This record gives sequence, structure tokens and C-alpha cells, in this order.
Amino acid sequence: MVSDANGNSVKNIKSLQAIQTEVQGSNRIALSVDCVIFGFDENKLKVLLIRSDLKKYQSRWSLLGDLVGGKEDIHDAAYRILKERTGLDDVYLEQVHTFGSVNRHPAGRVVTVAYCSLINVQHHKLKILDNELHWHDVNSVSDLAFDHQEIFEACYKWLQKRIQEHPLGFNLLPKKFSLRDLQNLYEAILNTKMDRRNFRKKFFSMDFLIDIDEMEQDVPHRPGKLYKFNFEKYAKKKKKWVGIDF
Amino acid sequence: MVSDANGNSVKNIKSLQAIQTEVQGSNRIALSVDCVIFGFDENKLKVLLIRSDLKKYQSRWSLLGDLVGGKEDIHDAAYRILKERTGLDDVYLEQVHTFGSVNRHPAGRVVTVAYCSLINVQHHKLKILDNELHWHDVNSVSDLAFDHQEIFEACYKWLQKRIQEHPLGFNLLPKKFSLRDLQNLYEAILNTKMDRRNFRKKFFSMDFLIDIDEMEQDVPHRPGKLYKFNFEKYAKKKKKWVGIDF
DNA sequence: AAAATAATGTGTTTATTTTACACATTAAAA
DNA sequence: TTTTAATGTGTAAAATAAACACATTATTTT
Repeated sequence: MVSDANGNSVKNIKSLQAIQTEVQGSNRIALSVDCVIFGFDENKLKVLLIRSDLKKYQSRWSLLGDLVGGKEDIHDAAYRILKERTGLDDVYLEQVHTFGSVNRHPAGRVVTVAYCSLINVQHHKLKILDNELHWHDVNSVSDLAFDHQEIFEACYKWLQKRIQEHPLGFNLLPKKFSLRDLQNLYEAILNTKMDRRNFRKKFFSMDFLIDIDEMEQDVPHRPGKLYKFNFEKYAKKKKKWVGIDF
Repeated sequence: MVSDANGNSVKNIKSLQAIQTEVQGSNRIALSVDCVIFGFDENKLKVLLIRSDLKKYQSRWSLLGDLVGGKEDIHDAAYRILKERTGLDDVYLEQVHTFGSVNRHPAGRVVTVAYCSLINVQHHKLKILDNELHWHDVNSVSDLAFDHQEIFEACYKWLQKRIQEHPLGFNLLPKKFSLRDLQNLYEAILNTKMDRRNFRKKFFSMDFLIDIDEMEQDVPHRPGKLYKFNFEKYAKKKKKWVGIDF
């Protein structure tokens, strides 16, 4: 037992070198990132899956993932995976949860950090070179490889909750969108029907939609007005105090 | 390029062994768990900190953490750390976020998973053997070691949001509590004042408080009624649909 | 060209929830 | 016994959310 400058007894003081030895010790772990990539197309919420690169699982679909480099920020790793595997750049990305069961991966101990990614399918020209990558309707995703079903479901639930509190849904839409587009998006994600008039009222009252004075083109019905989301104004907004409710 | 049973071309098929080689390869990473342990004492929200075991940082406080074992579930690791370092068992624990900046730790690459823990200070007899462990008022936490200030703040914000939507606050209180206790807890965590009458009305209308027909003892004023939280009833509750609001 | 269709755009009314606020009651302290 | 400082209950007003109807516009059909 040693004492510090104030005379307090302090246990277990370690040198930097001792800690370095521990950190470089035998129980280091493979760390991966898995991305749950959502898209919105033909009024359906989709998720981008890839055929498992593991032979044993080749008939199963899996999330896009890869090991994190020893000198790579996990967030950078998520961006890298998206870029490498899909060609997509500049997409919305947020960490959701880390899955660390011992036997979650057949190849050994791999802890994985799950990220949720939202992309605008129309804008980003996805390079689906072969049958490796495929957009799946979220309602028909089942039997994914490894524990990816669990990860997918956690991210989907996360998205359903998150989209009601934050304006991230706009990352799934074109820059210019109609209120019908927006409502279709919310209805697809939340898997519910909403009253059109109350939905409009709600969004107009939040006052983040910019009327760009343009109309829809080439629609088989009366064209609706187009809007942009005012991200700048939202960023300046001071967060409200919600209420206790559970 | 190979083809699968359906004649689809499939790239990058790997054997299990090939993946195992990757997983056991050179870029494995030290993984740690850091616990932000909250307690509620004398109507103040507290956080349990420990003097950094790293000599260089010995004047600074840090979170309780340790490396995750190679064959240890990360959740189990969080429980182990709590048990080893504080003697506490059977506490509320939830994962919050994973921090993976390359240079976040001076001893080398360490990715850490942050957990939020809530304990009842009265019930659990904490073994604070020496000056290593100390309860700090959350409002006076500053200048923690490593990136622990950032982790602490993320967990505190998480708690403030979470407590409004889930009944986890009861883990900070004794089993039997008065409505005044409960309001003091919410006011301390959210750092705000609430109307006493509306606070009561809100909780009574949620209908999860069990009136156990007991009164406070040894209080220097008119004793209030004591309640328990009905966790069973809450578990059965089907989750409501909130509304869009951001 | 006219009529029918199917969408957009704009309210109002009602119900529910939240906020603001006042007074009687009880036990301890003076 | 009086005073004090809490607890416990209720009501009115305001804000928000839900339910609902009709006129307008462009397209499609007749």
C-alpha cells in the first residue's frame, strides 16, 4: 500500500507500462462493425443485405460488416464498410448497440458494434454488381446469418422510436419531397396508418418545412407541393422538456 | 468467381477456417467496460468514482472499468466489475454506448463499452475500504481521467432521457418510498422543479404505485404514505404509441 | 368537351392531456 | 395550546391531440 501526496492510501497504482502490458495481453478480442442499412423505395422500408461470405452460411443473408482495424476508429470503420461494399458515401450513420455474447460468431470471439444507416435510394446510385447485395422488404426479413436477425430487429425498433423524436427520416427521402411522401415514410416505418390532415397539421406546426414553391412532376394525379427540411433551423432549436410517461 | 446452387455468381466465399484466421489475426483489440454508477443520497444524484489506477493519472478520478475477458460476455464483464470493485450484486445495469476513438486511452488501443448502473445506496452496503472509491455529486464532476468525462456526460444525458420513459428510477430508491422521495429523485436527475400536485396526479394516473398502507417513520414533519412500484403490472403493459415530436 | 375520378389543401369540433393554482388536514415543533 | 411545515385533494384554464367534412385541382374517362 502506498500513499499519495495527500497522505491517502491508494491501492493498485500501476505504471503506464504495466497497463500497456495488460492491454497488449492475451485477451484481446476481434471487434467488428455491422451496418443495418435502411432505404425507402416504392413506399416500402427496405434493408440492404448481403449474402454471407461464410461458406457454411451461404444460403443466408447477413448484414454488411467487417472487422475494425487496429488503428481505426469504430465510426470510421462503419463509414469504410459502407463505402467499400456499396460505393455509398456521405450517408447518415449512428451507433445503436454493441453485441458481445461469447458465442455469437462461429469463427470465434467477435464483439460487434451495430450501426444504423439511412440512405436515399433514389439519389445514391448503389452499385449492386452481382447478386451479393439485395434490398429486402423489412417485413420479410427472417433467418439471417449468425445473430444478425437479433441485431436487425434491435436496429429496426431503434429506428421506429428514433424517427418520432428526431428528424432523421429525411435522410431516406429526396431533398425535395411532398407531404404525402413524408407520411408514406412514417407509415412504412411505424407500420401504421395516420390521419392525413392531422399529420400535415403536426408537421406544419413544428415549422421546419420550407415551402420551395415547386410542385410534383409526372404524378398521375393532382400534384402536391414540394418541401425541404430546414436542418439549420432544427439545429438551433433548444430541446424541449418532455414529460414523464411510461 | 464461383456460383451458388441457383447459378448466381457469388464473390468472396470464405471457408470457416479463413474467417477464423482473420478473427485471430493481428488487429485484435483490447476491449473494456466502464460503469457509470449512479446513486441517490440526501436528495442528491451521485456518481461513484475511483482514483485512476494509472500512476500518471493518480490525481484524477475515473469510472470503474476493466478489460473484458476473452471468453467473457460484455454484460457479464460489467457485472463482474461491479461485484469485484464495490461488492455490489444484483444491481440495475444497462448498456449505453461504445467509445472507440483510436487514442482515447494512453496505454494503447482500447475500445470501451459504457454501462449505466443504478444502485440503492441505502440498501447496498458499499464497501468503501479506503479512499479509492468515492461518491461524487454529479454537478461537481469534472476533469475525469482519459475520456471518462465524455462517457460520464453521455450516460448522465442518457439517464435524464431514459428516466422519463422507463421506470428505472426506482432502482435508486428503497423498495418503499414516499411520493416526496420520488419527486426529489426526478428533480435531482432532471435538475428542475416540478409542481407537487401535478407530479402526484401523473404518477397516480399511470397506476403503477401500490399503496402499502404504511407511513414514513421518524420524519420531522407529517409522515407521508409509502408506496411500492408494481414492476409486474408494468411488465404486462403494452407499449403505447407515442407521437411525432421533435 | 364534359363528366367522373382521385388526389391535394384547409378547416372545425370534440376529447384528452397538461398546466396553473388554493385550501383543508395532519403531525411535529414551539 | 398555538404555530409551523409538511401531506393530501380538487378545480379551472390552456394546450394538445383526435375525429371528422368539404371545396379545389389536375388527370382520366366517357
